[in-house]
Amino acid sequence: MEEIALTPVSYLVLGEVARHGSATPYDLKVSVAQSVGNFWSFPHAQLYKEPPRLAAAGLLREEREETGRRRRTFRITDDGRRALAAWLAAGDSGRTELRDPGLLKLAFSDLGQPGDAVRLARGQAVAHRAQLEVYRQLAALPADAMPWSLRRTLELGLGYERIAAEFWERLAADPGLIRAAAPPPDPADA
Amino acid sequence: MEEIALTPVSYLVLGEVARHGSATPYDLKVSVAQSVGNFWSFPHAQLYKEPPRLAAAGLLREEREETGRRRRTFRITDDGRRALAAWLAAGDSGRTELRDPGLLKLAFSDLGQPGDAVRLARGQAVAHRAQLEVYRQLAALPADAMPWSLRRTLELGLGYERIAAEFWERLAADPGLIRAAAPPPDPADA
DNA sequence: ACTCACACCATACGTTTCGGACTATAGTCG
DNA sequence: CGACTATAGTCCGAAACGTATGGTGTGAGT
Repeated sequence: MEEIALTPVSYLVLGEVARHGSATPYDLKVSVAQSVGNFWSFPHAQLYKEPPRLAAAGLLREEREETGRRRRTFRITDDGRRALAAWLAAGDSGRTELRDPGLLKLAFSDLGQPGDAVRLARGQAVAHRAQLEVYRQLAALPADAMPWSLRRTLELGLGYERIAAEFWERLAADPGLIRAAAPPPDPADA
Repeated sequence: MEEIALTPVSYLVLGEVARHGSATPYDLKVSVAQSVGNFWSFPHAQLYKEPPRLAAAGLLREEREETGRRRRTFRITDDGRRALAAWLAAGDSGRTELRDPGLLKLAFSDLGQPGDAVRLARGQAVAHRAQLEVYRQLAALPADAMPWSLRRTLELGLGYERIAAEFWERLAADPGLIRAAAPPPDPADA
């Protein structure tokens, strides 16, 4: 029963296991991909590493098939439930992190050709429309397909994507929003 | 002149140096913190590691003070400008990554006490209002305080924060959006 | 003029994460 | 039955993380 530090992914796993009663890492991978994975990105390999780690700390219980694929199935323990409840009850929540390559590129678009920004905007508009559609499909599912809490997050996701799609479309359509390249205020230089 | 892989942070540094003509890592740290850092998070130590790396690849030129703090000042080279231009011209842009601890917690709120979600929502509302205000201050700066491209990104940031603030406020105010805790193996749901 | 305190600036470093390549097992279809 | 595809799981070197920590300039107070 080791002491371990619990990261957001730890709670994600605890929560997901608690919700489904039991889960294999692959189950997690699949279910996370279209729910909570949309606003907490991380490599799927984590879902194979984290549960055994939580099991070692006594927060999950592990059962392993003795045959074939030797799947590992995890269930939450009372300690795990307590840890999850404590996290949920804590008001804080840490700083949110965003990494949007499109926005990054846009930020420096003044250093490129005017056409660059337009092309970027068109691409981003398509991408965000697509994601918006994904969310729409999920939101169209019957009420009992997901817990209310997950549906709420979906609503914010929908809001984000709608704003983003409109933003990039406006940018792609209105040349006035994109100006000519401005050379850096630097005379002597390589 | 080594071959190196260029990451988003590489372009961020190239762009920032190109824009200002020259910069020390600290200059970058300060200017990034209130501009592009808002949608591309990373630890500031990177800004001390990346420029020398780019210099080794011939994309930046380094000058170091011989005295006192021995500050390193970087300027972009023609190769650097070419690399930056190529990146700006490329339509793609990589997958956007989001890590929002608040949204993560909300997603699992059905496993906690009803009060948890309300408390969370209140905290998030305050945090997003604050960030919204930061953006508003930046947006109120005179037109020549930042390039048009950066202003555009600010507008999307403003949009995101407004949506988020409204979302969390609605959640905090309307108990109907938050239901009682639902035990996992329960098929009946509202 | 001195010095003390604080803000500014810079980097080192142990730990964790990244992310993709790779392997293995199960199911399916001709 | 054999070949192909989808499912499921693992590995590992490279890169990023993020904080602790230690210099350096400056100016306020005496």
